[in-house]
This record gives sequence, structure tokens and C-alpha cells, in this order.
Amino acid sequence: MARPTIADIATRAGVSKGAVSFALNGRPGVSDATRERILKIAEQMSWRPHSAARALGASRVDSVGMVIARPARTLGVEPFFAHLLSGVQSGLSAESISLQLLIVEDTAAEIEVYRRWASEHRVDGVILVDLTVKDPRVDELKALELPAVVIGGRGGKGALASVWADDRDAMLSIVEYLAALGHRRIAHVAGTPIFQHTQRRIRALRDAAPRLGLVDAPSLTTDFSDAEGAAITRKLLSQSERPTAIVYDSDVMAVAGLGVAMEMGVSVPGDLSIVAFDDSILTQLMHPALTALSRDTFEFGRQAAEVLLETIADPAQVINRRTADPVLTVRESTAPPS
Amino acid sequence: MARPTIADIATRAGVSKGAVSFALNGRPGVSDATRERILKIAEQMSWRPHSAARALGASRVDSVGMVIARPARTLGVEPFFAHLLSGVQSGLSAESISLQLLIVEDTAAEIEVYRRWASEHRVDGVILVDLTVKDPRVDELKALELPAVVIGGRGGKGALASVWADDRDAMLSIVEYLAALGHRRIAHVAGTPIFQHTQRRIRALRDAAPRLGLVDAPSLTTDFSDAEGAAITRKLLSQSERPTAIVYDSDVMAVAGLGVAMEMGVSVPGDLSIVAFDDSILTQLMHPALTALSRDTFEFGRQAAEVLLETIADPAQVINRRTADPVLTVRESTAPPS
DNA sequence: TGCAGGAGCTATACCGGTTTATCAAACCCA
DNA sequence: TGGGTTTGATAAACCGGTATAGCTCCTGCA
Repeated sequence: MARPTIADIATRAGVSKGAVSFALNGRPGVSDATRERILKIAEQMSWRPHSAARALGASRVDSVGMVIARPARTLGVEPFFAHLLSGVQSGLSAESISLQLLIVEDTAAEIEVYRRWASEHRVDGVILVDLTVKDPRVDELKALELPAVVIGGRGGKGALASVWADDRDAMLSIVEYLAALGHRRIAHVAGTPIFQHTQRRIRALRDAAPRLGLVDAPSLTTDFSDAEGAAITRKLLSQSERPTAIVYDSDVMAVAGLGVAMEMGVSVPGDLSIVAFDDSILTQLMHPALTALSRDTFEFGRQAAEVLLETIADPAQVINRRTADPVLTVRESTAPPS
Repeated sequence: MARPTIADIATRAGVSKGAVSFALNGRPGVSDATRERILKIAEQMSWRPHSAARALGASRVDSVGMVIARPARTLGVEPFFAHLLSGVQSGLSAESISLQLLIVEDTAAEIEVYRRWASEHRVDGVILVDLTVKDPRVDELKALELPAVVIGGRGGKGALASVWADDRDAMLSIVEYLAALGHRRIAHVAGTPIFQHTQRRIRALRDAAPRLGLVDAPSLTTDFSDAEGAAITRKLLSQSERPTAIVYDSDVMAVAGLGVAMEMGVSVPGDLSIVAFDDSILTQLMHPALTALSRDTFEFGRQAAEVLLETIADPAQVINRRTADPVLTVRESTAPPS
């Protein structure tokens, strides 16, 4: 027999389909003796539930979704997603729940996907990344009644469940370190201002500047691309009063910035210190290797999966879980200003 | 009404469930007038098929799977997968088929996933990457009768369907260019020899060497890591007769190699030309920017999806589709030997 | 005029599970 | 000993579609 069904097992065990279902799902309704007998037979026949059948009956599909709305070309460089995915999967695998992944161009397409998933019952819940200010996805998901957890964006009231790390503290740990080295002119090459985490980082720097005695601490926003990262760096280093340290919101921009510094004859870390707000193999491949903020992205994903499963189990509660703080990994690109 | 079922539409249209099913699936059995009426009502009620119900009845789940067996840390750097995924999705989206993605540690785990997917009917087919010599996955998938398409590995008889580019030609286009520049000592820092594509590249170089008058053309295998790429480069550049050009099987290794050259005071491209057998943003971020082989990875993925769908539709035929040849993108890291 | 054949549709079984109503037997305690 | 509760199990309904056998009515052709 190719793929045994629950009915086959029932026949073989001399019981009803219902009894087999109870036994296999570990719920009351059968005696321990019968349960064990059924389990053994199921094992023997190497029975596995038919996911569609189960989904139809139990109205849950044991599958969650994740949509990444970024053009593919900016995606590949970032180990962030690969690690995040691995973490999510590790969190899901315990319950043997599968993950649907989709890469789309923009948020509009992403919302379309949620609508389709909801109406076709393809997922039990979704994981959101890159939360923006006044993110339209939040309301949409609430309207669809699709359980969701946001990665990286703590929400206020009426928000979705979330898993977050403290961007504010992270930024502080960077600039406090730079200030301690003696830097007073620190620039921040940020990402797009529509992301909440970008806003939080900018605010953190602005708030900390007076306390740390920073002369000038501008945050300049970009689209996260290497091109804009390079352009802004070129501009910063062309000023008469150039910064002695630059913090980049991503590893790619930091590398692009390092390239500009070299091209302009600005020595790193002699004349300029560089810090990347994200760690990866990229930062380690460089010469000098870049000082970077390391986050346990895998753990991030794992926790997101956990929170999502809890949210699916009980949609009423809204969990906001804070994960371990990121730590600064100091390498060769930071030194006291000359 | 939250989510209308086919029965709701039937009631509203005053016909039977069967008629509605016929109409919605565009198959004969209803008149054009009735069909149109049903379609309009379905549209009005914004009906969408319940994927599980459809899967159960039609015994296909409109979902395909892809497992990547690599430790997550080596994965993130490669835009390859991000582009590939986007391409696959674009190929699938036409039929609104979803993609399940899984990242696992090794091939054993990967095979486990295939078994589970097959027994739970979670996917209609799978896409394989990184085909190895005597790959155990091939036999396993045939035993499971799970339709599959291999990316990057043309198969002989009894093989699975595939989508491939000509590694041999690709390697030739690189070494012929280097030979034309005047290089006679070319080294090849390859990936793991267990991958079929690694073997093909090595063989292509070996076969072409005499014809191109190469004095020495060693292929040295690695595990694709930056560390081994750097180590081998260090060894190559320490020889009394050092190569004047090095071809790296991946962008990460090429970047690591460039770092070693700089650290040893070997100027690129003055004393050493560098070519990466894979293009990405990484190669463009470097100074000098690296000459690299560009493949249309997106298209690769799109075609893989297409071939997979055809294979699912008719498992008897085995399609082997060749995609566009990769082209060499010349940047700043190659020049005639001094 | 009669009948074959096809178009158009209905009724129903079915896919493989879960869930619920029901029931018999055993058990409990006064 | 008898009535009520608990336990272990069954049969049947159900989830939302698809597939199919069969029915009715209309058409065409001899």
C-alpha cells in the first residue's frame, strides 16, 4: 500500500476512524492500551497525515508565511535574511510547521499576497519585517484577521505582536564607544526614513549628542544602496570640517563608504573610523575589517516563530517580546581620532 | 458572509455545486450564459478557492518546494539564491503556485524533508540545487515519485529534468580572455569537488590548457569559504613562479583573494589579474572592481519553475533545458601581465 | 415520427482527515 | 440494588472542493 490512510489503520486495528484520529492526536477518547496498539500500527505502516485533509477538517494548515518586499538585488547581500529564515524555521520545526516565503517588489504586492493567503487559507499566520511608519500592512492584517508578528518593531496600543531588539540602546553603544575614543564629529549614514528602526536610530543619536559633547552629529538618509552610501560619504569627506567617524546603517553601505575613503586618500582608521550597524561576512572580508554591531539574527527569527505560534493559538493576547541586545564587535576600522 | 463557499454561490445562482465548480474552472458542462452568471456572482462575493479543499479533491496542492542544504552563514552572502528565488517565484506566479522554502544543514536533512513532503502531500514537486557527483537525492526523489527539476546539473540517462548553463563554455570564455591578454600562468581556486559544476569547470580548464599554451593551470579545491580562498591564494602568491591570473569559483573567495594580494603587496591588476566565477554586488563594491562572470540567475530560476510545472503536468517526459550562456563582465581587476 | 446523441445540469460519492452525538459497559456510591 | 456518572468506543456529519453517473430536454437526421 502506497500511502496508508487513517481508514486503513482503523481496519487493521479493528477500530473506527474516530478512534484512530483520537489516538494519533494524543487526545482523550481511547484507552491507553488501544492507543498504543494504534500508534504501533501507524508506525508500522509509516502513516503520515495528509496535510490537505487535516487542513480541511481542522481549519488550520500548519503553515506560516513570510513576505519580503524588497527588490531582489538589494536582498542577496544581506546575511540578515538567511539567518532570520533559518531561525524562523528552527522555531517552527518543533511543531513541524512549514514556511512559505515570497519575495515581492513592493508593499502593495505584499498586501495582495496577504489577501490571497487569507482567502485561500494557505497560511495560519505571517511574519512581518521592515515595519514602516504608519505601516498599511498592520491594518490590513487586522482586517483579514490573520495572526501576525512583527520583527523589529515594537508596537503601541492596537498593534500586532512583535519581537524586537532595542535600536536605541544599540545606537548608544556605538556612539558612546566612539565618544569614549575621543570622537566629537560623528556622522550617521542612515537607511530610508520610512522604516521605524531608521527613525529610532536617528532619534537615539540626536538625543545622545549633547550628553556626549558631540560637536556635530548629522543623520543622512539613503535608500540603503551602495551607490547612495558612497555618494553621501563622498559629500561628508569633502567638507572642510569632515567627521572623524561615520556610522552606517548597513554593512553594504559601510563597505561602499570604506571604498570612497580609500579612493579619497582618507586612511581608515587613522583619519576616519567606520562602524557598520549590521554584521556579516562582508565586514570581515574588508581590509581593514569593519567594526560592526552584531545581532543574533537566528535567535531573532526563532523567537518570532515562537511568538507567532502563541499568537495563532490565542489571537486575543498580544505579545511583545524583547530579545537579547546587540553587541558591538570591535575590529580594525575604529581608533581614536588623530 | 465571511468566506463564501462554492455552495453559497450555487444557492445564490440557483444551480448545483457541480455547475459552479465547472464554471469556475473553465471546463465544459455549463452554458456560456450560466457560466458568466456564476462568474459574476463569484466575483461579487469575492470567492476564492480554499486551497486545502481543492488539494484534497484534486490531489494536487499547487505548491512546490525548494530545500537549500548549506549552513546559513555561507548562504547570506550570495545574491545567487535571492535572485534564483525571485526567478522561481516569477515562473510560478503565473499559475499562482506557492513556494515552500527550507534551509537545512546537510543533505541527510534535505532528504528527510523530501520524505515528509511526499508523505504529507505538501508539495507537487521540488527544485534541486547544488547537484553533487552521485547525488543521493536523485534516487530518493525517483523512489518517492516526486517530480523534480535540477538546477545547474545536466543529467545523463535516468536522470531528473534539469535547467543548466554551460559551465564548460563559461570557463573557456574566462581563460580564453586571460590567454588573449597574454597570461600563461593561470590558477583556478575551485569549490568543493563533490559538486558536479566544480568538476566540469576543472575539466574544462585542464582540457583547454594545452591549446592555449598555458604553462601551468592548477585547479585547487576549497570549501567555498573566504578562509580557504584566502589561504590558497596566500600559498599561490608565495611560490617562486607565481601565477599572473587567478580564477575564483565564487565572488566571496575572489574578494578574500584580493585582500590577500593587497596584504602581500601584489598589485591588482598590475601583477595579478583576478576573475570571479559569479557576479554580485560584492564584486562591484571592491577597489578595483572585479571582473566577473555574470549569469542571469533570475531567468535561471524562472525557467526552472517552468520546467518543473511541465514535469508535474507530465512526469513521463524528462526535459533538459539549456539557458542563456553566461557572459564575462570585464571590470578593473584584469589586465595584461606585466 | 422515432430515436440516437449531445448539451446542460443535478445529485451524489469522494478525498482523508476531525468532531460531535450517541451509546454500551463499567464504575461509584449511597 | 439501583440510579447517575465516567470511560471507551462507534457512526455519521462535516470541512470545501472535484469527479462522475445519470437525468432531462432539445436537436438532427433518416
